[in-house]
Amino acid sequence: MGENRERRRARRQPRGLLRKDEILAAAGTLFAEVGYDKATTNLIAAQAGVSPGSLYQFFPNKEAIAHAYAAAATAQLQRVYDTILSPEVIALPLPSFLDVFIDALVAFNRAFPGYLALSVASTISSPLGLALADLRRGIMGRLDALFEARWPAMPSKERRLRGLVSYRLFLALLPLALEGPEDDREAVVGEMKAVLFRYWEPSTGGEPPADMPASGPPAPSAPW
Amino acid sequence: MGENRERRRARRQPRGLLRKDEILAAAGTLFAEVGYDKATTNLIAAQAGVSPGSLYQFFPNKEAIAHAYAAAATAQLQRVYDTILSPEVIALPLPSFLDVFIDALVAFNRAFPGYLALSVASTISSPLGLALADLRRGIMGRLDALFEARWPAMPSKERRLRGLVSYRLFLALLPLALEGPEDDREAVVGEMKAVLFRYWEPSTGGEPPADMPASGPPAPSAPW
Amino acid sequence: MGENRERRRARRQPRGLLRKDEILAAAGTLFAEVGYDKATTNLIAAQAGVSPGSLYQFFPNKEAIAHAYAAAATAQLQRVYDTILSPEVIALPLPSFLDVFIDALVAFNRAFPGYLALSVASTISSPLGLALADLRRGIMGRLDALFEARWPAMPSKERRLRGLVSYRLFLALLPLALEGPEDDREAVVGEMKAVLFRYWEPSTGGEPPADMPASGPPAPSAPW
Amino acid sequence: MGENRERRRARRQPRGLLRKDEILAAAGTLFAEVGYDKATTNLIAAQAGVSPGSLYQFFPNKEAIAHAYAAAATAQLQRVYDTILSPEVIALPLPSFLDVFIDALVAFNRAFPGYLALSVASTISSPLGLALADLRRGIMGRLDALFEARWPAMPSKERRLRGLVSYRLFLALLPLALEGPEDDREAVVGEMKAVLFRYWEPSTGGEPPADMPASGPPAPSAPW
DNA sequence: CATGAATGAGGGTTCATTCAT
DNA sequence: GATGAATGAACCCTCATTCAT
Repeated sequence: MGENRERRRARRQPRGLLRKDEILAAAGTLFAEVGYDKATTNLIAAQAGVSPGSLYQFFPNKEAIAHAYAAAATAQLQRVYDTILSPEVIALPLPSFLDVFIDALVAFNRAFPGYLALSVASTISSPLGLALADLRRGIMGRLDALFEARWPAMPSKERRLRGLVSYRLFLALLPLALEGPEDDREAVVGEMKAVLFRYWEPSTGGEPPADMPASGPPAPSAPW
Repeated sequence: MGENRERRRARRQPRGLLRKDEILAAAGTLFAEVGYDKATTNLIAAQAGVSPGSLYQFFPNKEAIAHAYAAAATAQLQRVYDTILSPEVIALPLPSFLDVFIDALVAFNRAFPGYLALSVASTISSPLGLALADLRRGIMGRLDALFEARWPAMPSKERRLRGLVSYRLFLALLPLALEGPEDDREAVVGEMKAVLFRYWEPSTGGEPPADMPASGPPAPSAPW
Repeated sequence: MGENRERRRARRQPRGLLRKDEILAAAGTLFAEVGYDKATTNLIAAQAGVSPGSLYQFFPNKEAIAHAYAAAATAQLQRVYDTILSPEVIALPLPSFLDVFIDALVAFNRAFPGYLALSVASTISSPLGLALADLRRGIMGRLDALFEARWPAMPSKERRLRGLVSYRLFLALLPLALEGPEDDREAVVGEMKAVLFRYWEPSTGGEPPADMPASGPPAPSAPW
Repeated sequence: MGENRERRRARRQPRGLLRKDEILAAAGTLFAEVGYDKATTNLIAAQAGVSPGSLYQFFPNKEAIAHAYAAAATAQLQRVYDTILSPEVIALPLPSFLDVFIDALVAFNRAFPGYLALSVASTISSPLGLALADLRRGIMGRLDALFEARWPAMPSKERRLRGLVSYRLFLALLPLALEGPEDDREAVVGEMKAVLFRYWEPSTGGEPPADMPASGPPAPSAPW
């Protein structure tokens, strides 16, 4: 029987995802399109091409779907971070680092479209209970580690605040970076990098990331 | 008798308006705490200390409550902008301007805690949805005018992008500035100012707003 | 106090009806216009120019209003019957009798517009409980007496059936006789008389009531 | 497996349709018993032996239930008319024709007990309301055609009036023909035929329909 | 395991009725 | 008595969840 399952998995993998993953993919798409609350279980089941009842063979309830989706996203994010936060990347100049960092995160969010919806849902209220708190905690920890690696002298309290703020800033611009015409999306990604670069490195007037738009106007003649 | 009725009405009218305001306040609190959708009319009524049916003596339906709340908020916001965007304030150095600007907007959002939730709520049906879109457009227009006054040389397209991005950044940090311990909230307000200051004036190393925390760590020895 | 009430009644009567009667009149109008169910107590109160609470000073509940209205109508109907069913009228030839009878009943229904609505409401279901059964019973008794006077040889069972059927026929055409252009209404009243005349006097080919239209076409050449 | 699904669907489809019919039957019964407005969805569901939510698997809302019921009734009525109004039946002597006509319509209304309630219901909102108006118009058209076939010399205006009046008369007696002890119902059906026969053929003293009771009393000695 | 009809608690809303003023 | 804001049960409908097949 175990062998049977193995074989089935082996056969299924090529022509698609496993049932569970199909459901999660459907859920992610719907979370992104209509939000967590409006993504009814029937809608998710239909999108996944299964019956409503089948959902509950894999997940005990709707929140568990979100939880599993968040977990899958977190796992993937883990892999992204493993790449991004390698010593070599961390050692890059900040503009280059941001290029890599932001591009990777935007790409990740394109692959997990529901991640943003869940994050924002939990921003407003707490429909998913602790599931998303976990998710956020994981991300915050990563950012914290990143900051520690980059700015070892920074006090931990401040580091945490900056991490939280940075996370929010990123989320704030992410929707603009995922929808709309390609040109606009690229411009927004540039602004994301600019915002974070300037937020992280306030005292330098140095080069922004390569594809960062020259967003600063000539400084007005403010005397300060 | 006519006089009697007059007096009674005089005493009643305020009571009716008071109730209306109580309901709106309750709604605002709940919008902020659980979001528009989860703020059930029964919940709002309970929070306002009235029965479910009483709501409908003042508002024809749930959406109308949100609408009235948004309208009251918008009216107040208008007044805030009238103060903030006076020629004298606009002429202030950017740090001082941001002090006034952000403090006023944060205070406004503290007074109208549900305003943010409504601004973000995507699941509101068309009539109110459109009203909120208008409202957003109004804010964007204000920001655009502000930028134009401050940086007349900036191309309008860029100005609009920056306005949109700034609006999003502000919204993203706002929840952090409204909840949690007082110390943390203040710290976040400082970060808000820092983020916008640096985003708006990237090429100056000048003084950040007065109460802005020294959020920049000593620049790491990045060569750029 | 009793004297006081007397005086008030005396003073009020000239410029309108008593409060109770005003409410009943309002109820009757609304019963006719929107039906018993849709005539909300608030609507009745508003139409009567009193507050919702005042209604309940005169009537214990909505059904009691209908009951009282029906009672008032019945009392008036009683008076109508007292006139109609006088020996002289009963002795009239049937066409003349029907002229008097139908015209009086149509006039009565014009004065008590809600009577029909209540009668029909109770035709469909029994929202008013026994109130309207009483009303119907009273009418049926009258019709029965009428038939007995006119056709003393008719068995009582048949008499009752004919009374019931006649009552229904009358009600069926009444709405048409009360609304629409004057010409149409008159035509309908004519048809009412024709229907009843022919139903009551099947074996005579004699004169229909004076204003009865010549509704019968030349008999087709049916051989029977 | 495909075969399996085929078979299962084959078994299921009827079940779904069965449920739909059960719900419609329950609705029809309740429409007849308490009227459209008082026939709550919970009541209909209970009568059909299902849960409130189940109704909505088959019908989008309460009005749709009435609509479907009316549609089913109309379809059946159409078939009834196709039979009744065949040239052979129309050519029958009036008493025989009325036998067929009334018996068929009464049988139809026994099979669709809610049809009458819907026809009379004035409180139904527009979409269904209009559908029912159409339906009434259809019936009136049928009656008009019937009269034209039978009495070609009759002016069209009078024909329409007689159609309308006849329709009302029929509806007025129908409840009596559907409820109560069997004997009474039969007697009422007899009266229906008598009423219409005499209304339609006033100048003939010929035979009434076969089972028509000898409802006319010996003519009183009225000289006209 | 899959199915999808069935469930029923809960949401927004109405309205007959009550009660503090 | 009069007022009208307040009440809350009940309506129509949705949707997360269950279960017979």
